Amino acid sequence: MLDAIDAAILRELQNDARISNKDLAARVNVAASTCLERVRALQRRGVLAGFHADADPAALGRPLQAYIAVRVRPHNRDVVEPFIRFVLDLPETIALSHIAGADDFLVHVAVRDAAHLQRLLLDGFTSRREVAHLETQLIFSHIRKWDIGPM
Amino acid sequence: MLDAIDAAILRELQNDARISNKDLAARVNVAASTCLERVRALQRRGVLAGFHADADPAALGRPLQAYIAVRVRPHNRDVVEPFIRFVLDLPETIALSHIAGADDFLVHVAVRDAAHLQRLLLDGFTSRREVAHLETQLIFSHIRKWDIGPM
DNA sequence: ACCGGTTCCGAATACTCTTCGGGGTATGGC
DNA sequence: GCCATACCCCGAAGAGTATTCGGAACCGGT
Repeated sequence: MLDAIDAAILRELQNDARISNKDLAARVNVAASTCLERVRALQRRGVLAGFHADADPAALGRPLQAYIAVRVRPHNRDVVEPFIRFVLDLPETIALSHIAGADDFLVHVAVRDAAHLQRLLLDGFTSRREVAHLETQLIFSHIRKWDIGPM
Repeated sequence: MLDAIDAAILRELQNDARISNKDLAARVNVAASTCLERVRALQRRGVLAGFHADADPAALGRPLQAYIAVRVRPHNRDVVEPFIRFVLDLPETIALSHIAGADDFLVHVAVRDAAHLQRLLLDGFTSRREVAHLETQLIFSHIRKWDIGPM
């Protein structure tokens, strides 16, 4: 399903999405035209879902990150879907997970400082009727692995 | 610190890191040469930390994701640093957060299936002496916002 | 108005992307 | 063995893009 060349292409593009096709081809040892077609095939197949610049939240004035675990009651579609939309529309939100367990959602946010986080929690979350419980954990450091490979 | 053009460049590149410089320039209404220089300045300043292809874990045979909350005892440098290296070397790991609270780390993993997750937990984590407590939460869905802006 | 510093632009060259025809190579039928 | 099919790969070349650089425009201070 994914041969050695595809895996190498994936690795290189996860490492640097702006590498030129020519350089990419040289790195994985195929002709540029072949490489281009393989990249497009990976996109068509959905293996390559997109290419994104990685901006540093700290450099954008948001040096503090946190996870907010949220319990939403009642936990049904009519309540959950607007809540998801609300969270994704918050500029503070970086990522949102819908999870199984005591908590229902884990929201990853980046904020200016502790006061900003407090305002977000009080005005943004606890003021909503469906939010039954909140638990916030500060993030000291967050490391994302860019090169995830096939298993 | 970040004018409207920089913000627009950031937005476009977070949306599609492989856009050509010419198209990017057209979108943000500056000359191509200006645009190129601004992108490089953003990289120099560390605002643009990198460009990464986004691979779909499910398409790579890892449709199941989970958070693993870990308590590491004793929580000191000599124990924590090897643990971090261990987690980052796991092919299953997508991201690792060092957090404040009852738990010390939150590990985001993508695995093949429940059996794979179980093996990872038992053989990878609980077999390590410093791992004092584990709590695993399955992820139903994970949405990452690509366009984080300045505040 | 003048200066210094900065930012922006456009033209030109060097380089890259992309298409497409053609040629290998593996597979399976006979 | 021999052919047909399908697949993948390659190189050449025109179209398109990146990058550099000199000069123009702007801005704030005096």
